[in-house]
Amino acid sequence: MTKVSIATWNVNSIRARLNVLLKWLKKSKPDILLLQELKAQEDDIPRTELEDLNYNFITFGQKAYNGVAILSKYPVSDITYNLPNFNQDKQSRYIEGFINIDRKGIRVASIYAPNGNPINSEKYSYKIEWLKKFCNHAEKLLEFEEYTFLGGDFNICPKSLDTADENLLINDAIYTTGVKNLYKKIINLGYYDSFRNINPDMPGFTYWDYGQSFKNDIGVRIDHFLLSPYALDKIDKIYVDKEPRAWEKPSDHTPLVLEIEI
DNA sequence: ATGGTGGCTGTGCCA
Repeated sequence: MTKVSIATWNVNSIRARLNVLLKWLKKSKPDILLLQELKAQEDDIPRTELEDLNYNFITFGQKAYNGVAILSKYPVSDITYNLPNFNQDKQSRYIEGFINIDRKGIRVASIYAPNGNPINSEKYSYKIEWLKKFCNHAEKLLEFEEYTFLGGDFNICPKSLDTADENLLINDAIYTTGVKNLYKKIINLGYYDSFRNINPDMPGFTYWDYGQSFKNDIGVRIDHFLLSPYALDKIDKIYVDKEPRAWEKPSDHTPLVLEIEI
């Protein structure tokens, strides 16, 4: 049996967050970290600083916006950039790889779903289209019967427990019926919302807007780890690490951390 | 709480 820690974190710019990211990595030492919102093209991504901590760093950058990556102490193979059924997507929002751990392995994906605001816009219809394609791909992945960890910023607040006040989310694209139904659809394929599965009553916020929101704990749970049934069986612990949200120059998101034994 | 913040960009867009 091998203990493995896997985290997901929307860093809101890998360059602006480099020091915070390095500090958290040195303290928490996750084996795998799924990153979102790099906000940098490939040439502008700081690599050596992270590789010097003995991580493999698989990146899918984009100028100014989006961008996702996988940091892994273990070798990564079978890497996919973009959803395979949406490989013409111009926005870098999905990267998937197989992490080789001893003679076993797990499949992970780092996901940055579109925000989709305002509703009744092209950005909202793109979000719906993107989530539908993600749903179709997630269904395909289940056929492999692997340990699958789909982690990232889904930009979906699934239920009222996942927000400080659902009235703040009226007309927000993270909380529309259509978006929440797509989340349910993914769950109904056979995935588990691992945080909610293990903590049925804890809000588990992962995002607080800049300003006074963190101080007042006006947050939302929009970063998730969706797990295949095999993967769910392997969980030791899952928790939100709120510490780096309180540091200087923080991201507006904070890491969601999984500890497994395979 | 539809911007009071923050990041990247290029004189605005996105979250």
